[in-house]
Amino acid sequence: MAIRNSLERVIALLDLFSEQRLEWSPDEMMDALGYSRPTLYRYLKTLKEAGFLTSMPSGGFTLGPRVVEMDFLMRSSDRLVVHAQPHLEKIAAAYPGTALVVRWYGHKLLCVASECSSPDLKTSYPRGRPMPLARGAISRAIIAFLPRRKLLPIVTANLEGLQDAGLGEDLDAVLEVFRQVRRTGYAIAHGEVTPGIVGIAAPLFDGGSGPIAALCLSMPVDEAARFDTVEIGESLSRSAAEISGYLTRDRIAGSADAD
Amino acid sequence: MAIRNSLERVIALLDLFSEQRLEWSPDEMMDALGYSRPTLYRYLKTLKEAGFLTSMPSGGFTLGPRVVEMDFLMRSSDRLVVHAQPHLEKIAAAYPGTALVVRWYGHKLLCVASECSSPDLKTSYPRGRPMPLARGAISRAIIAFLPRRKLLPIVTANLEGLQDAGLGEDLDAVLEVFRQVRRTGYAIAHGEVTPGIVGIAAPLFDGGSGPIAALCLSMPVDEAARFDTVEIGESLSRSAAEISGYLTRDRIAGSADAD
DNA sequence: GCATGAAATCTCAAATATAGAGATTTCCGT
DNA sequence: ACGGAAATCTCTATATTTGAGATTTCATGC
Repeated sequence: MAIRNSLERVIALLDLFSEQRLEWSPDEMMDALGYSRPTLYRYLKTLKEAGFLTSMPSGGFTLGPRVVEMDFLMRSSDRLVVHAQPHLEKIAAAYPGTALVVRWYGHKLLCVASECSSPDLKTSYPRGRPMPLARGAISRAIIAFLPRRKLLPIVTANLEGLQDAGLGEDLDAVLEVFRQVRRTGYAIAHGEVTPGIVGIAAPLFDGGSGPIAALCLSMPVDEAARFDTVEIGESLSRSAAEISGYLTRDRIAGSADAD
Repeated sequence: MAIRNSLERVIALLDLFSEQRLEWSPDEMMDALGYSRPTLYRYLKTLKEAGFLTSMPSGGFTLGPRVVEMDFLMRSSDRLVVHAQPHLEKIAAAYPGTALVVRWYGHKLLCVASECSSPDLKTSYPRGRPMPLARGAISRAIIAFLPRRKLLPIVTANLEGLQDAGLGEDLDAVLEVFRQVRRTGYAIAHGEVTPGIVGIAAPLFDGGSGPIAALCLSMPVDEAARFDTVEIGESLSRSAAEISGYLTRDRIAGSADAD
C-alpha cells in the first residue's frame, strides 16, 4: 500500500464506495482507513461541497450529484457516443440483441452507449459496465487493429487469458487469429464473455494510430442462428467505417495535429 | 476564492472540465490555475491513475472512465431509480411525452432517470440534466411537501424566483399555492421551465421527513390538450405513492433508524 | 422548554508533506 | 540516431496538514 499523499488518501476514501457497499458512516470510514476524526471530516466536507458525496438522512454518505452530472457532460459531448447512437438504434432494430459501443481506456474496456431490441434484454450491457480485456469479440476487434508496436506487448502480457479463451496454443497461433480478424474486418466470439451469447464487433477509429473503441452486436445464440453472421459482420463494419469517418473528420477539423 | 487547500486545488482542476471545454492541455491548465508545472503534473498523474482523467492522443486531458463507472454504480443500485423505472415506462407508454424522476440534492435538482414515448422527444431530459430550483412543477411538488421548518427558509430564500414564475405577489400568496399543491397531491406548471411544455409532478418519499424526489411527466402543450390533466396528475400520484411505499419499506428493512 | 448524548467542528502546536526552481530524463517524430 | 518538447526528478524552505482534546452544534427524549 506504500506511502500515500493526501490526494491519494482522499481518493482512497472515494474508493470505498463500491458495488459491495455504497453507503458508509463516518465511523466506518475511520475504521476502514484509519484516518483521525477531524481529518476524515475535513475530507468529507470538501467532497460534499464539491458534490462528489452526499450525506443521507440516516447520517451515512454516498456518491453525490457531481458524478451524475459529469457523466452527463461526457455523454452529451462525446462525439463517439453522439455519432454512434443512430447506428446503434438501426442495428438494434435490425437484429435481436443489444448493440453497444465500447471504449478502450488503455487498461480497461468500458461500454459507453447501448441500445436494445427488446426490453427483456435491457440490463445486459448498459453504459458504465466494464468488459474483460482478454476475452470476447470486442477486445479482439480492438487489439487486432493496433499498430504492431502496441499489439505485441499487449498480446504477450495477456497471452494466458487469450489461450484460455481458446484462441490458440502458442503465441504464433494467437497472432494468426488477430491477422484473420484484420482481414475480415470484424471479430466473432461465441460465449466467451457470457455463455450463450454471441458477440460480433468491428473497430472504431478517430484518425489516430489505433482503434479507440468497438461497435458490437451481442445476441443470444439461438437468435443468432437465424441470421447470417457474415452479413451482420459486414453491416457492423459499414456502420463502424461511417462512424470512424465522422470522428476522423471532426478530429482533423478540431485540432491540427496528426498522430 | 479565498485560501484553498490542496484538495480544493485538485477539485478546482476537475472544475475546469465543463460544458464549455472538455479537453485541456497541461499548459492551458497551468495558465488557468497558476499551478507550477511539477505540481500540476503530480495532480494529473494521480487523477489519471485513479481514472478520473484520461489523456488523449493529442496530449490533452479529459474526464476518465472512473466517472462513467461511478455513475453506473449509482444508477444500478439506486433503489429510487430501480423501483421507478417500470412506472416511467408505463407512464411514457400511456401519455406522449417524457416521464422522469428528479432527485432533490438540497441545493440542486437532478434528473436521475427518464423514459420517452417517442424518440423525437428523446434528448429533452436525460439522466444528469440539472433542473432549476425555483421554477416548474417538479420543484413545486417537492417544496410543497417539505416540513414547515424547512419549507419557510427555502421559500423566502427563493421568493423572487417564485414570484417571477407567477406564483403570487407576496409571501402569503406563494405559500397558498404550496398549500394548494399539498391538497391536490401534485403540481402543474405551464411552460415555466421550457416554453410550450407542460409539467405535472408528484413527490416521492422514502420514509424520511420530506420528499427526496419527484415523479414527473413533461409533455408539449398541444399534446397535453388532448388529455385530462387531473387524470394524469392522479395517475402520477398513484405511481408515486407506490414507489414511495417500496422505498419506505426498503429503508426500514435496511437500517433501523427513523427520522 | 431544557437536559442529554452523539455528531460535527474548532484550536493550536508539532511534524510532515508539499511546492517549485532548475536540472534531468523520457518520449516522439524525423 | 538526433533534436525538441513533454514529463519527471532532486532537494530544501516553507507552508500545510495532522490529530489530541476542548468545544460547539444538533437532534431527541423527557
